[in-house]
Amino acid sequence: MALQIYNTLTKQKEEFKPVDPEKVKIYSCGPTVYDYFHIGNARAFVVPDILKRYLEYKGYNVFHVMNFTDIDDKMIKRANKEGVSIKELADRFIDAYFEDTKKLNIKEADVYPRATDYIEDIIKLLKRLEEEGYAYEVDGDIFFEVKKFADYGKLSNQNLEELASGARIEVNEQKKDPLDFVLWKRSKEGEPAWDSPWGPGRPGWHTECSVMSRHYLGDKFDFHTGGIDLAFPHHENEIAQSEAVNGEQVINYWVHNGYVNVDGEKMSKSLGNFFTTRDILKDYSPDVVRFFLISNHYRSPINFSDVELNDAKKSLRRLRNTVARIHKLIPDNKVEIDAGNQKEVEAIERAIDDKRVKFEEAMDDDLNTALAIASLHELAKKINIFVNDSEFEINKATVMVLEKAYNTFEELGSILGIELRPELKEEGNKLIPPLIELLLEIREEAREEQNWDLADKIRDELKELGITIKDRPQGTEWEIE
RNA sequence: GGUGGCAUAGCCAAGUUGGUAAGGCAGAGGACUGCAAAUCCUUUAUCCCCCGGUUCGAGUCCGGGUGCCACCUCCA
Repeated sequence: MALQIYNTLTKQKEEFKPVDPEKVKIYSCGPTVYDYFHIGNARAFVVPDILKRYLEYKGYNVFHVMNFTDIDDKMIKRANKEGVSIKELADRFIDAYFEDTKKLNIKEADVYPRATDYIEDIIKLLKRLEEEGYAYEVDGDIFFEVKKFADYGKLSNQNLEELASGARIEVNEQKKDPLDFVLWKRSKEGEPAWDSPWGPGRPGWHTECSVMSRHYLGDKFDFHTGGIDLAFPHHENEIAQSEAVNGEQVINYWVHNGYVNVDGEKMSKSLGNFFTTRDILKDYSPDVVRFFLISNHYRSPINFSDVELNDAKKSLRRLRNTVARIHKLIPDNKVEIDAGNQKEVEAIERAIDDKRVKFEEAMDDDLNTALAIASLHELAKKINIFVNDSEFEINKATVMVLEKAYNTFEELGSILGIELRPELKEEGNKLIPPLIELLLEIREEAREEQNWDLADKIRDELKELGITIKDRPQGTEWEIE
């Protein structure tokens, strides 16, 4: 099966056909590095990560570019406020970006170009646009003349009259048309500036993506990703710039993710209802946050709330429990016992194959991670029932099928970027485990003497310290957190 | 005003080309337990916002409503 992906440009799901089968090229709009990114931004980083992982699973080589916007109004404002240079500000939040995305298990892109490293190329692009009549200069500012680009509006499905009638943009007397957008801004007092044929200034927002994507990915490439709010005007303008000089379509598939909402409304900095990923990670583990982000379809809005985070946490825990259970059942040494009931083993083996197929079909259908996760839950249930059976025993056949299940969970989980295998916990302090064991021994003696007060006191107080006691038929287990 | 999207059980949510409602959370019942916790199993929508239509058959297509969200300004 081939991947079907929804293309904002055509407003329908399309079969993915790479420009170059040897290398799939993806460009993602990255962060403006003036602050920590919020959970809504995080979604825009996780979505291309899932796309990339799934393409790699299907055998493609992927080349992924993500930009850092390190010059714009917000950067200038923030740098001035903090009394640092733009460069210092950018460096700081780029470092933070890598720290946080690493926790979220987001694979690194192949390159992370910064806008300020491409000023010369941007100027070249603008000169060309000017030469070919798409851009005009007014007093040191350069504007793109939207009317000159016939296809303007094709991504967001707007025509110029309708855009103009609903426009809330402030009327700039210098523009020929209110819809024209700025390509180059003349510098004002105290603002960073680069020399250009039109005098000192800085690039407009949309130019960098046209220039940097072309630099790394060429005239024609596969995917461009970003949040749906970027479709207009950012991506629309990017298309106008790129195609005006290129003459034909540059990007085949536009992939836009939905928002993260708060109380049903879009999370945004201006509304002030945002939560930085960094803060959320203080309360929830990164894999839970990631699992939350992929537990709905990527184009649907998702609501950010403690209830939903906790649902995600429990849902993930359920999968992990089963995988850990399988892990414990598989013996370290080779099993010599011959198989007993072959029939049930075969049924499980079939179920593993079926659920993998279901998982792939879900991912093929526009990266339906919600459905893919459901197939993992279904498999987990089958395995639980299988090993719960009183007839279940460890033998060659059952070990083989458990290993297959274990590897399947590991592999499919890694497509989602979720580690399902039990962690090989490295305890901070080597003294802690033996101390807990000691307490448990004392508790066990108390229980034998039916001294429930003491036994429960140990259990309850360990619980207060974050250590959970589980009395299993095989003995007592414990777990930190 | 234009454009895009959404409306499915208490909550979150998937529903491929129409064929008789995935999965998770919570709840209920059960297994396990000294009691718990944790875990596992079972169970939970005569019905998919409303009205009309096409069809042997519609959550799924068509027409008309209602409600919500988003974009058209920086925004992932």
